[in-house]
Amino acid sequence: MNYWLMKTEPTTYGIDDLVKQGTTPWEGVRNYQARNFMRDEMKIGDKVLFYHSNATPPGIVGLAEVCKESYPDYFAWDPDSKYFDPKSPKDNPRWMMVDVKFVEKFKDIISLDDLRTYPELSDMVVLKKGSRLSIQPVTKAQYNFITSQRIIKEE
DNA sequence: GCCAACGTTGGC
DNA sequence: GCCAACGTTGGC
Repeated sequence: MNYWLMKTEPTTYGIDDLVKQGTTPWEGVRNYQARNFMRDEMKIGDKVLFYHSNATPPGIVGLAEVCKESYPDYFAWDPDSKYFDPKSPKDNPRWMMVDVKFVEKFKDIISLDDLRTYPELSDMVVLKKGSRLSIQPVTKAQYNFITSQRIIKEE
């Protein structure tokens, strides 16, 4: 079992979109390191911290889970998609993705500023300066600590 | 294979 | 909107 943090811009695809859809392909990752995590390491049932970047404030807004293991990012084949990439042809796909499913939405965001206040999280990749990786490994301890801090949304 | 130029990410 | 950090591209 592995633990991850996955970034998304809420104006593009936020936690509320995942609430509505239930599951989604994680398309559009165009970074080799992030792709390798999806292709080589993400397994069904892996736990995901759902992170809003370019948001006010940025932070972790909920939980998700890997529900389909890696397969070609077919958005790369669609000339009308903003993720179209002619260097990723069908017979030799360069980009892979997984599907994730909604698990829960926090009542309150755990903001980036909040995360910084916990010594338990000082080694988190997302807190490192200049950390742009959109899919990051998280330790079990970090994951457990964060989930112990959260308040689950009451509907 | 080096590295300058360029493009993107993402907090602020 | 700025800009630091970082990844990618392409000329050589």
